[in-house]
Amino acid sequence: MRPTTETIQERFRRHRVRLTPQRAAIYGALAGTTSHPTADDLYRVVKRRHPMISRNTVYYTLGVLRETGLVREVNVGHEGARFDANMSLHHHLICLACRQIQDITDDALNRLTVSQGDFEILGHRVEFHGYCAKCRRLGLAKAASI
Amino acid sequence: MRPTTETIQERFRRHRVRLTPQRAAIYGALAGTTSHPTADDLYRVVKRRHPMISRNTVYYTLGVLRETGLVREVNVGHEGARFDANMSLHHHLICLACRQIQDITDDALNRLTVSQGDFEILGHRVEFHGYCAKCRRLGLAKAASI
DNA sequence: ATGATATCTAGGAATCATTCCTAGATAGGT
DNA sequence: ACCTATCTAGGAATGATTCCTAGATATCAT
Repeated sequence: MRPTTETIQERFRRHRVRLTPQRAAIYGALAGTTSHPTADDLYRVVKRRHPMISRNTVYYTLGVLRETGLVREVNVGHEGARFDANMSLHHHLICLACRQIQDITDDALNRLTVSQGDFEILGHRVEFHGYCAKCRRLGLAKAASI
Repeated sequence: MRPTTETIQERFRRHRVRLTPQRAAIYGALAGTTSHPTADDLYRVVKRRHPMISRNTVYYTLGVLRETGLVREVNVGHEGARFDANMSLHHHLICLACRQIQDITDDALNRLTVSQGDFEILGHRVEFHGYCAKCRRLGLAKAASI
């Protein structure tokens, strides 16, 4: 088992991704939240410590991290891409009102399959949608769909 | 059971959507394919019989049809929206190489649930990804992810 | 440590899908 | 046939993302 104390340095080296202060900040910000931020959310967070960073660097870095398997993208309809540094197999629960995304860990969902002849299936995603507790309390349970 | 011979006129009337020649053409083109076209795909098809139609009309119409439950959007990553006039409960199989989307009808998938405390779940979507027979034959099974 | 170089960063311009705005046209109820 | 709310076409605007480029820098070989 991999030690849970793996540093960002070690993780980047393992994935053969060049480490820069900007990249550490971007990845660190993403890995430190479960809120599935957009590229622009991350840009605004990282900008606090790296005032000169450009959006381009954030987009480029997220692209590199995605290609090397350090992060993945999550969709909410066709809204801007949202990112997730949690690479373990899991699924999502999306609030139709506030667009919050919650993680779902559920073995039954992870094991889903279908038989589809000559289509080679490599993976799947399940997303549930509805209204979170907060939005229900606030009476927002009537907004758009996905 | 609803007769299978329902006309576009009847269907639009039932959903209280004003029927115009452009709308009939857009909806007809979408209902007549299982290829999950983009708005621009539909624009190009409809333009053959309605040379003056604007993209705006296609986008606006698809928005109206979506809001009234006559069509729905399907996502492939964050690529442009794709549309589906098949409103029956079903899921999708997406080719990572050619981006083809196949429908899956499977009761077990339709019945999926998770218990998530105070989140009110209203629906879910399952998408499988992999490589279709054609792309496997062509050796394209190595392209991007979703 | 040093240097070489492939890769990264910042910034601005460009792109692309989609939405906004508006004036003239039209579907559908009366 | 008429009225009017709604639709259409076209062009401008937007917003997320990508492209381009010159200067900076991480990493590797020495």
